[in-house]
Amino acid sequence: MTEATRALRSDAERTVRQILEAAERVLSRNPAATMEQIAEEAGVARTTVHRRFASRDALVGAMAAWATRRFADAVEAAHPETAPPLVALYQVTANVLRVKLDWGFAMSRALTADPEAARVHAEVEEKCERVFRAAREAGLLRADADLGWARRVYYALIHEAAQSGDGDADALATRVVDTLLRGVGTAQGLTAPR
Amino acid sequence: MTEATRALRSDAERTVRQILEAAERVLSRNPAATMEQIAEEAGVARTTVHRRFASRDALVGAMAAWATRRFADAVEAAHPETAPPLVALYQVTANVLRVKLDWGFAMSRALTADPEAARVHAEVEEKCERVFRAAREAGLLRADADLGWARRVYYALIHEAAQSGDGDADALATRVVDTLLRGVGTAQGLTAPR
DNA sequence: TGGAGTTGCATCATTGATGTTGCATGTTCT
DNA sequence: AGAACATGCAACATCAATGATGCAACTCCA
Repeated sequence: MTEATRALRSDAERTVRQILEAAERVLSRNPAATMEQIAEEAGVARTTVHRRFASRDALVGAMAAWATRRFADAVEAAHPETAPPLVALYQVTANVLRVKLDWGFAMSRALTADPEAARVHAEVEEKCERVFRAAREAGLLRADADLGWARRVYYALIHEAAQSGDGDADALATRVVDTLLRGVGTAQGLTAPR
Repeated sequence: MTEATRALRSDAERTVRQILEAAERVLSRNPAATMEQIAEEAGVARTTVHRRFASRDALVGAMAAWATRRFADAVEAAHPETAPPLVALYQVTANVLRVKLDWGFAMSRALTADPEAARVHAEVEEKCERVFRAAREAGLLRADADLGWARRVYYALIHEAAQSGDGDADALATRVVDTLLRGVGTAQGLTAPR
């Protein structure tokens, strides 16, 4: 590769990045936004977007792939396999929130029919599953907890925290984990544990 | 009104109902579904849908209006103003779930720029707010609970329960309220209450 | 300076969804 | 049977988004 092509490719990649980020901003507000609006937000012509991404699907696919990679990295950086369950839970939450705050739309579309993305997601899901199992065995979750439901609730709480958007990732993670484990009640006046 | 027109109007309303229900089924699976697909599901021609609803927006608006009415009725039937907070919470949850299981898409679109729907929703939101305040004063929620966050979590749990779809509305409501108040953890190994 | 590569702009073709209309065919009640 | 209305069908018009292309202008580096 010549110096020239390297520099040019760098320019091109910068443009691609700008488009991806613009698309995230626009589509997170309006998932049905047009290519024109995305191009405008990115500060480029619509034709440029089409030169970089063969189709709308290709663009969304690239966004999903990018977000999936950052997502997987965020989970891995928390060392969910080796850290104690509570620590892992907190760190994963904070790291994932950091990604989700910036790539919410892309992550919501990351479950499309892309083989690689599906593989990565399955892998992460597996890790999440293990953390929850470990948490239950460590007595962090109730012994009779439905892990499927717990995971759904966990995802939903992360989603809500990312939407509310007030506070940094660490504060939000604290709130998410606290709510997940303790709820918002005092546990008075309730039926005895099942 | 003549007998004839009454009978005909009854037929027409039956068709309208079929279209609304078909639209809910189709759009809940694919929000971008075409009028053609909706008509097919309803067992009518596409032109018939257009005769009944001037535009796609009008159709979605009618779905939202219908769901909003059922939603408001469901909340009211739980007597949230007079029942004890925990009872109110449970009854409202179960009743709303019953509606949401059938009209999930329509309810998700019920916050559009329709003046009447907006008014009804604001009213319900107000009631929800009051129930949560009463719950906190009754010691059901923690004294330092963030009511805004609690309400978001509550909505999210209802949504998840409706999506998971296993079990009847009562079982799901039990799960939702239990999770909302106690979370899924044992409260061991956590930091002391703030 | 010259070449390689990229972008913006204008333009066009295609496509799929939406919405409309006329007409023949039922259906229901009187 | 006849009136009133609804429906299916076919055809049409419209429209917006998508995607493609040719060309001039620009940037960057050798």
